[in-house]
Amino acid sequence: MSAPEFKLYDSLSRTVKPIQTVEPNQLRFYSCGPTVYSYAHIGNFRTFITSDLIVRTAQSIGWKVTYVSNITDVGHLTQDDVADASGEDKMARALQSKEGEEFANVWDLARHYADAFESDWRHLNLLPPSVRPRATDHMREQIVAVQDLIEKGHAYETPTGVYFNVDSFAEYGKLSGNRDRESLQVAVRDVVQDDNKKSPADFALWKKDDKHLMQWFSPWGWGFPGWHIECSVMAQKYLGDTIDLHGGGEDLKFPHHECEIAQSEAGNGKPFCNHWLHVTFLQVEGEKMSKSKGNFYTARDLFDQGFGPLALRLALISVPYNKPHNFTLQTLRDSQAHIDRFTESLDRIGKAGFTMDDFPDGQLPEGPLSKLSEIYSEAQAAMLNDLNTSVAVAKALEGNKLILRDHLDGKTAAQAAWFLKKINNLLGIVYATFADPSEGEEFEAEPEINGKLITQWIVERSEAKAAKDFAKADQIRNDLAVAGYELRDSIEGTDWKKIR
RNA sequence: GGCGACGUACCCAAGUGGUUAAGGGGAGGGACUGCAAAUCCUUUACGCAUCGGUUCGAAUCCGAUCGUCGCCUCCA
Repeated sequence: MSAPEFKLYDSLSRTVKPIQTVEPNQLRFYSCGPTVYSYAHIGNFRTFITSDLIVRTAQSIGWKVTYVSNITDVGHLTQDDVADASGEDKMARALQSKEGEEFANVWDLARHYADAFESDWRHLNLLPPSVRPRATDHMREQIVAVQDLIEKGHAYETPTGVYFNVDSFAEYGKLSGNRDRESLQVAVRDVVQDDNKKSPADFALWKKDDKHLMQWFSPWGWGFPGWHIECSVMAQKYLGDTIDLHGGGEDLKFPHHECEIAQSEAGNGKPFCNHWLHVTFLQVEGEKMSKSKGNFYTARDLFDQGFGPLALRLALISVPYNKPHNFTLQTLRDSQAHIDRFTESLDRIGKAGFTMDDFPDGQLPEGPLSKLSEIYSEAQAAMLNDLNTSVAVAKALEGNKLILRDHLDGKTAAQAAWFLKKINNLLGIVYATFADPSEGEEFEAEPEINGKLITQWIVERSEAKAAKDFAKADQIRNDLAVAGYELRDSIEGTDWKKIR
């Protein structure tokens, strides 16, 4: 039996091809993280969940994964045509905004949003990265890398900073297709207009600015690093000169990743990365989501509306990462219903007295649930084929349907648990693994409606039913529904559930 | 201007040359229920934007046309 292939679209070669790791069964993966100047929105998480699914899929075929996902906590320019680097940067702007007033300085602001980000990350069942480096913790390495590029003739100093000489790297533009140097000057982020630059397309490696809110001392005086150098440096530090896979949002393809390639390959003469992944931007309710329009949801916005993190996660992966995805609240409601059905299965397994570990991996289910093994394999195969999450999710639901159909006696309950655990390891949509219950979602106290606890109402309704007073029983049920709680009758009694 | 994606049922969506076009939502019918809800069973595309072409055979390949959208600027 040949080793399974993990096929993924590669933005550089523009083909779907198997990931070829430098070391067999060992994936070195760098995924660009957020700049922490605000709460992360659901579009950010489409990208991070995609990275998470890559790690899970690779692990499912036995690969070891070194997964680096950084946090950018240095502000970078918002207006790249500002001649001097004293123009606003993202984090400084955030500090001056209404939300920013509560922070003493940019460092506090960065810490707050980074903590919030990591909390959202756990709630969304995202695997912890092997390393989560921060740009500010790697200032020395960045400065050394810039010096190195100067020594090798790929960078030069001007009165405003240090720039990468694009003409010294013939391959510049190979990822994005932006080969035309002249047209770059109008459309390039992080390009500073400076008459001393050798080419308008040259981008900043270091910006001189002794007024900047975050500044460090360098051989070129006080200032701060260019945006792209941090990723080149941290990728090399934690993953080596040549990495197997590098990913991020589609906006990062150019200039960010293009510049990373130039810096890294010019610096050490080795291929920087063998496989590039870019996640297509999310649409919301049929429209482009953007911060400037203000029509975006943060993850916590939706949690506050009562949607579970797993429902959000499922909604975000219901369409493959490289296809346009119009996120709607309807999709989110559908997803919540699916999650609730997984929860239903877990409850039944629990009631049958089983845990997730009662069926030894390595054995295959038999009897009424014997198809679960095949269904899992199909889900895994879909993921190995360029992360076809639509099919993988369909398989997960198909398996869950079989489970809900079964009476779950001892043997099948254990098999059902096996399937749900395998699916959760692959897709992370069945149950929460990382969220600390004490954090965020507080345990809900039993609700009180019209002065009585809900269980008291349930008892009263049962008594009314026993006395054939159905008008009263229905009245109670209606009142609770208006208050937002749904009743579920079963042989064991009546349960209640919050309506979303 | 450069690069790219998509057009499949009421809605989301799979499908990458070959049996009856996955799956989900919604809607209809049924079981259960005092009636509901939840759950289960069941029905729901003779057709895949349009027009040509290649082929024994195409939603799937090629060409043209129409339409929608994204990135390149803040943003993953």
